[in-house]
Amino acid sequence: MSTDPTRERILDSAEELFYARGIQRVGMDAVRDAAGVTLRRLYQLFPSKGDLVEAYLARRDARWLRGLAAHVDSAAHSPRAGLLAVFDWLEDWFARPDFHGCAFINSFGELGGTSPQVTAAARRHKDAFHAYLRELATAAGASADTGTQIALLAEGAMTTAAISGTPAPARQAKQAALLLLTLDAGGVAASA
Amino acid sequence: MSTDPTRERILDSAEELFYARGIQRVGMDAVRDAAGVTLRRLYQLFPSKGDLVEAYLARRDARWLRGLAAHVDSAAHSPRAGLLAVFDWLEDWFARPDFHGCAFINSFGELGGTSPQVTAAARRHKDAFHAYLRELATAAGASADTGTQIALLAEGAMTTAAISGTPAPARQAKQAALLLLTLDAGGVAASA
DNA sequence: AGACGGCGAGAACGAGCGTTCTCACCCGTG
DNA sequence: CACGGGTGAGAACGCTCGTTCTCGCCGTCT
Repeated sequence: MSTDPTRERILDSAEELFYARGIQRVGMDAVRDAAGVTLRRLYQLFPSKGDLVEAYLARRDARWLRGLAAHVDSAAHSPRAGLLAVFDWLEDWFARPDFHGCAFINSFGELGGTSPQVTAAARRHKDAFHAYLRELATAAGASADTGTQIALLAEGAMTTAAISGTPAPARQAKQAALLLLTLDAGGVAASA
Repeated sequence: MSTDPTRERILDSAEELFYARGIQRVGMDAVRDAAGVTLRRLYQLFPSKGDLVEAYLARRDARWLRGLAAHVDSAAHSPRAGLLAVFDWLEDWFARPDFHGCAFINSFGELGGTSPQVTAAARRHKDAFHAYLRELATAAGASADTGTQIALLAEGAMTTAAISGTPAPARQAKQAALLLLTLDAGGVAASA
């Protein structure tokens, strides 16, 4: 039921198009063509473009955070290493040829002024991301404030990487995060 | 000639509308109404909407950086204090009722995927901002890398303040910048 | 005075797009 | 076999919007 293949195919196409071109520059016709589905079926599953956008953002939110957490879990022997691994994951993302910035920052920039739904979706996504980094920070023996500051570095790296077109900001942000973490949580020692 | 009052009035209206609602959701008719000018005159001064958008971004870039530098110059007895004053200026900006994020990040999110002109304008603006922070950092006795990292904090604060709707990220970023600066440029020694 | 060039106001045009409708067709059921 | 409901393909509708055109008016130069 939650895995209706047609629905997923539509969302795959919508995600690719919305993310690459922006939401407003992608018509329902383009989604229909890309998904190889009829317009009637598209509107049966998503009664309006707003619904499709909401579903796109909801799925991307879940997928993005799941991917990040999976990388952190697999690459990290400690919360401290996990927090730093966030930036390696970001760097991989930034270096992908289809990388075009954070979909939520982009959507907010595009529709934040006129769509409360998009604003709310962006806020939820960023809240969850920042809360996750605060958790990692406190688990690593640092304060929640340090987690917030590291989140700001991650956000800045996303926008800077997108606009400049290089993945380098990930390493700069990681370096700064390492310093902040070391300053707050002490050396590599887990002794607190 | 660079201060044609009609041209300035049009740009004032365009800036207010583009910034508040997004570029694509503002028609030339809305600009005409807000500027109290005829459509013919509008097209005489800006032959296409793309030209108007470019002029909007160019003027905002200059004004924003000039405002920042003026605040830094007036509030700072030292380069170190100037670098930190950047975040006070950001906080004032974030707290303004019409604050809606960085116009360049928003424009990039809206049109970065389809408009090379907008992408280039955003890149120029961010390059200039980051270069300015690197200058301040090196003048304060820190490395250019520290300036870059502080720029990432500033960028992250902008997007987070915009999406969350609070000016608090400015203070968090300032706190982190202070730590990075102190770590790199030594203690309060420089600020005699 | 009379022709003329530029101007204001707004209509008009053409394209894009969100959404709905038409119509021919195929299906399982009585 | 007749039939009603759902489907695919695409046209159609109504709106927005970038851009241009029309028309009536006014100041100017000769």
